[in-house]
Amino acid sequence: MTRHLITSAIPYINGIKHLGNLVGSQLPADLFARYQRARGAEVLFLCATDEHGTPAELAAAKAGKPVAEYCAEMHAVQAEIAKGFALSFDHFGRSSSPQNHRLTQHFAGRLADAGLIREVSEKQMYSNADGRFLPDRYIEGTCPNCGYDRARGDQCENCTKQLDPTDLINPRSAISGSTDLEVRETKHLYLRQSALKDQLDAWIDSKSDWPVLTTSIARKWLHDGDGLQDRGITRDLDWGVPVKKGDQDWPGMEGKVFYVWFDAPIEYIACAAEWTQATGRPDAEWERWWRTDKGADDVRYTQFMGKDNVPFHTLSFPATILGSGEPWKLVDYIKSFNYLNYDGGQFSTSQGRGVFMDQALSILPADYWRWWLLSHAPESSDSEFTWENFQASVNKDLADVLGNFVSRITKFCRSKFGEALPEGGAWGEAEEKLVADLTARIREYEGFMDAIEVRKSAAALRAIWVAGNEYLQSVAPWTTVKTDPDRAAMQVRMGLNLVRLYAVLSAPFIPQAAARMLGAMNTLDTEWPGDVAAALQALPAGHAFSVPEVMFAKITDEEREDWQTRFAGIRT
RNA sequence: GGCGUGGUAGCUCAGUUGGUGAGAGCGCCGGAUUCAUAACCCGGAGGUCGGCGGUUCAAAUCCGCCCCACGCUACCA
Repeated sequence: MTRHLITSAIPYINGIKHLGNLVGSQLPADLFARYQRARGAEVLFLCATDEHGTPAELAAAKAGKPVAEYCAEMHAVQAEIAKGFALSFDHFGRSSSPQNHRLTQHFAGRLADAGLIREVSEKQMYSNADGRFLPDRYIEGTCPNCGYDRARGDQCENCTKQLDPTDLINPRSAISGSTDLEVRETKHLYLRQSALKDQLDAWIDSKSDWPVLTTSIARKWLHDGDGLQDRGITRDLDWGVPVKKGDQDWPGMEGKVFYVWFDAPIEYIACAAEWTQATGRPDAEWERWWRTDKGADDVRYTQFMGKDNVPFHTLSFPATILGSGEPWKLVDYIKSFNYLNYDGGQFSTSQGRGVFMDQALSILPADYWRWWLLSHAPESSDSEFTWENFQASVNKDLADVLGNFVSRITKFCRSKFGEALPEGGAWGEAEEKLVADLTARIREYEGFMDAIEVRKSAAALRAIWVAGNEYLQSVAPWTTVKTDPDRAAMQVRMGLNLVRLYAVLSAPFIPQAAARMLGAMNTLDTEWPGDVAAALQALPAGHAFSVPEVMFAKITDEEREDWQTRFAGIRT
């Protein structure tokens, strides 16, 4: 049996994520995880919150809370929202977990032993008023190039010139506004990625089946300019994993923590350890997913992320793994996504622009969002969310094509035969043709799902729904019933079995609706249709069912206009 | 500036290594139907495949140049 390790890029802790974040990582990862489980594979699907770094500290300060407390609360909030979207994580961990502390320190120790860490002494801006070092972007001042007075220390947003914080005229802290800044000398650890460049390059070259978006970004970083650069993996912060060499102190690194991008991917591993602890399993259970010397050899590991995360997953994290010299599982496939835009602009967490996950759930069931987002996933290029498109797609696909199919067949059966599958009749040409047609379409759907072609999978699934409507239309049981009730009974049985089949096939996309369909069909049989003819006879004559409430209420023009207005501005 | 990704019907997008008259869904128009959430089903109109030039018997598909959009450019994550 295939074993699938699946991770979604871990969302940052400082607030609720928007739909663009969701569609780029957690949602497609969930689609794949649910599909693989449905196919009978053993799946471990992990996600977590990414909790370290300056933005978390600042968000906590703004909320007037200790950072640990803030993160714990936000983790609970994000976990609840994930549940609302029916994201089926086996564990939703935290990068601040003790497991991640230990593993991060362990990896750093191994890398140091391998000679892949070097110490660099550098100058950084220190704010006396804030009592902290400031990352470049948290220093503001006047651009020496264009005179823009809110240029950031890394780049001027007005003229796009790249800057060094010391270039700024009248620099000030973006946090407090204080101008009491000074340049201080500080020591940091750098991961010698450059030493692993050839190894990484060859590894990327071997991944000819990866999305171009993934490999092109990786190659750019490998080959651009002077090639892959070493990367600082420590920071002068309080909140994070204390710098240690394994369980030993690291002289000269007192009071420093690892850089969030060093410890965040390691959380993928630590999260598995959190999972075993949380579920009372022995350590060997997570090691058989992550250690190739302990059973992970036959694991297929797939990562999901937005394109901004690709460099860290294709280069930095693999450098950590390879550099450790230990038999950790490397990723087998990286599925990356472009951005989802919102009504002509970008979704923006910092600017509060767009629809956020909690807001989305407050106006419509998760399945509406899941279906639209997945069927419009930004795979080949950035895509755009508009309320008109959302309304039209959801109404047509979910309400008209799928929901109405369930409605018409269940109601017709109830009115002519009662609430149980009617007896009589035998399959004829139309049914054989339907089976052949569906078999081809289901095999196509499986192919797309296996390849993680999200939009194509959605289109294939939709075509399967349409086939049911075509069948009903062509055999017309409402006509047959007048002259040949046995034949009509057989046609209705077919229609009701289609409802169960659709529930099974659609569950990865719309799990809540699928559960309702199975409930209405009064069955727990979710077996994947290897043999379509058999699957369409799973519910026998005499099997009781019920007519479900409207599966998908349509989005009205009034609602759409209301939401359009309500979400046009900036979230406060 | 450099790099990357896109620019195919009104909209959202498919189009492996160049090869039968350029496709799908939505929208629109028409027809059929009445079981159903004014739903479903059938048919139709609609495109000089961003522009120019080149290679070729043959290019949306390869090459060059240009235009446009978006992204990245390495200590925000």
